[in-house]
Amino acid sequence: MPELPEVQTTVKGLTAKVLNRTFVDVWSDWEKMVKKPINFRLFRKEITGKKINKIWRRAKNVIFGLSGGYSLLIHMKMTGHLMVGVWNMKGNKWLPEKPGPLEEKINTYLHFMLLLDNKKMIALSDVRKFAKVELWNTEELLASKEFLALGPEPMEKSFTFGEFKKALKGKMGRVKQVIMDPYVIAGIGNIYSSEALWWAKIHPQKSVAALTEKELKSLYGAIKKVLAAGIALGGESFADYRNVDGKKGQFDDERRVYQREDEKCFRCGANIKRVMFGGRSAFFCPKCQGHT
DNA sequence: CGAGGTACCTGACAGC
DNA sequence: TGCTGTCAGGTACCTC
Repeated sequence: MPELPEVQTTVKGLTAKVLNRTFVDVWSDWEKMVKKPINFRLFRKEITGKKINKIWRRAKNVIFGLSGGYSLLIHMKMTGHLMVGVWNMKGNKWLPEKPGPLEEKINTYLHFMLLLDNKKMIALSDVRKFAKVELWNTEELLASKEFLALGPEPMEKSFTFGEFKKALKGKMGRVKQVIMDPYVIAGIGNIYSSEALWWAKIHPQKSVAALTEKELKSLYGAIKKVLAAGIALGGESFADYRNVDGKKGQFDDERRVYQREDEKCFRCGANIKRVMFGGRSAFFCPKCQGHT
């Protein structure tokens, strides 16, 4: 799934392309991805005619601020990606705005489309159909329990070292799991957590409570560093993620550990290892990332 | 309460 | 070939 840099790249692309447009219709062949309001028919009725005033991100959610005090929230989960294209109503296909070769089989997995008033569309492609779409009253969204409970945004200026320590304070668990929890810090997933821990030279299974002040400082810097690199490079596309033009992000070559099992550590030459815990894989260098 | 497992889906790939 | 098992960028919900 897209993590913070991929979602940020998506928001940037959407802002450039669809700000101030109005929704004229919506299509889906997997209507249950719309969780709010209670059914797709009602969603269709309510979204039609709403204008896009703002597009922003909170944690890994893409949020469209709409006219009439509404907000459209889309979470792309593991394999979703949003793209802007032109209408092709014969078969509900995504077509890029500018014709050209795209290696994708995007349309096989196109399950949701928002049609705009300029003959363009926002298309959601999602192999695993985990993505969710919700239309909220904006005030209710901002006041909702799950929204308020989200952790701080690591790329905000307000996310100081002090705020970072505050977020981790009292947490038990292993450091990788803790920093991936969206209710501790927003936006960090399986790739960027492994990458940040490599830069900080911290073992992913080390207890977060056992981190020294020096390690905390390193980790704080490393999180900002890898997320900034991800944003600068338009995200990573090791698997399904694509930007709004259907193209790949460029972070893949920056990976130091993620999906590099048995390859050499770029720092010390040891073989990168993979361990499973918390239901996820962690990649790390057993030699230079200390101990658990 | 926190930790851990499972559910939601489909596809790619390894091994037999 | 075709089966089975594992894994894949996330998170919500359940049980212990």
